[in-house]
Amino acid sequence: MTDLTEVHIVANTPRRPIRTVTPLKPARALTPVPRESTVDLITARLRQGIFEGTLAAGSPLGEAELADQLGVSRGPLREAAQRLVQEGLLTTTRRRGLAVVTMARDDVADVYLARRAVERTACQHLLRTGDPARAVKALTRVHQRMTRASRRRDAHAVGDADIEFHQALVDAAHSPRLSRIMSTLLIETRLCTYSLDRMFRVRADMPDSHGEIIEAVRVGDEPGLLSVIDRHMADAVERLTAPTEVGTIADPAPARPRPLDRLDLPAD
Amino acid sequence: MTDLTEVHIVANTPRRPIRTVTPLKPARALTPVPRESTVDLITARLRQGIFEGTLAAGSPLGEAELADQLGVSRGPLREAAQRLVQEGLLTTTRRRGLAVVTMARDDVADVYLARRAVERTACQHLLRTGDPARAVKALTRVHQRMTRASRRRDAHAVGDADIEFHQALVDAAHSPRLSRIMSTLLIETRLCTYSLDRMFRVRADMPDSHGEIIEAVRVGDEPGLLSVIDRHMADAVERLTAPTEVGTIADPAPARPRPLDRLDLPAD
DNA sequence: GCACGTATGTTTGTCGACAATCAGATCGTC
DNA sequence: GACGATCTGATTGTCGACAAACATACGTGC
Repeated sequence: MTDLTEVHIVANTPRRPIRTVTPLKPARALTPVPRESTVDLITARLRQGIFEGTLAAGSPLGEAELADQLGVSRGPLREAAQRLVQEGLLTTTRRRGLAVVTMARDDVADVYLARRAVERTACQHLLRTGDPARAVKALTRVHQRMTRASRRRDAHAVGDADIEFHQALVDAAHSPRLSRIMSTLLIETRLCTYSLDRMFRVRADMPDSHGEIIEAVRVGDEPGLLSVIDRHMADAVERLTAPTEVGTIADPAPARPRPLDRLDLPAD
Repeated sequence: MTDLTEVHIVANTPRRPIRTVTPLKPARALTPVPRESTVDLITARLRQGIFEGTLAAGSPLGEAELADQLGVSRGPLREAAQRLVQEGLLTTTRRRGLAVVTMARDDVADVYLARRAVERTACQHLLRTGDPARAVKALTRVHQRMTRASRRRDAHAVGDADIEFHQALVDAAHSPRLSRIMSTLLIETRLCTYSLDRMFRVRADMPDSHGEIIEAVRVGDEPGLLSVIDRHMADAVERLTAPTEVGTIADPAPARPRPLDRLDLPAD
């Protein structure tokens, strides 16, 4: 269980209550209670399913079956699906229903092009106006977890930590939009892995690159940081696109059998 | 009528049919027919309403009334609304319904931070791997239209052309993700104008900045292009945030009375 | 006069049902 | 035997309806 979905939910929560009046400025004594809607819950669950591979890349989804598994009606399910369509994780074709997107080679390059845009800007903004020391602390924690997972040869945990690392890097810039865009791009990154790199190879040199990022943030070396980011992205594209044979693009290898959990709705 | 919604629809259309098999490679003899769904149409119409200011920033929306205006039921309308929620243009609060987002000062800075990320990367990618000459042609066309509008003192047309210019700039990079992110950011830019700059000031120096961008693209001057972009963004943030008094943030000034048009649905 | 509790109207959230449409299977014809 | 037409089953798109919850207005007690 990764924390990514948590991040997502936070990012999609309305950023402030519907009235903008700020009546007395009570210095934020109490933060508003979250109160997620059902559509939020369904969306998070579907996103988690795509992220974990339970909903395999390219597989068509039946609305009735999904709604039944989640214990809701088709209405809210369809609304949640539209969110994911907008996010680019699902496609919907008229009279043909929903399907998880499949990533082709062009998409890999495009995802990493967008990630480069977001991560570079986030890093610049972090160094110039943020709190690098705090960021270093958070990043180091994820990095250690990643190193441990790598030592265990736990490919899936390494992948989770990798994604968590980059999300934390962008979150450190405290930009709601960059964070939100990043969370989508990271799920798409995961989809690239599912669609293309069916072996889940653990690269021994991957954690080192992250160490360089942390070090560059610590000393405030902006050019160095940006060039590490660039190299990191280029390496990832190389690794994902180069070794794959042409024919075996959409191999649904990592489909784990575990079904989707039911929603924890208030007892009806 | 701006062409932006057109761009939008294209960006949100599934990028390829649901089957990825490419049976015989017939060299794209026929492009697939668009066939937009009703949800697509409603989404585009709502987006257009937000973009034009018909749906004022911060105003709450009643589902029944909106559905009635558009001539559809509440179901498809709610699905379309969820797309815009995911896009960040609408908010939904439990049991309190939909509302158009309002942009505060922090949001202005954030929108332009994200725009800087996208536009810089798009420009780099255009110069390195794209077709700058073709881009110059398209950009010049929009630029001329903008100059004419500026000479007429037509503030709204200038704003439309401005947004079209930046969308064309990013589209020239041929990155589906950057284009899609950009289209959302541009509507948010428009919302910033509605929320903060109620005077719709036409800046005489704005077209010049665009001329510099075109020139930099033409000669392939990457550092110069990036610095023009940076300056352009910084100027915009300055212009939008500086002259506004603190208290008058959410003034719904530009609400034009024109109601939402009905959808052009096939006769039932 | 102010605060609290109560009642009511409106809106949202959710569900079930129906019709239109498409994919696959079956059958017939050349 | 292969190709085409037809049929059928299943699924999607859309709508209307119902119940729950909130906001507003009203009334009562102190």
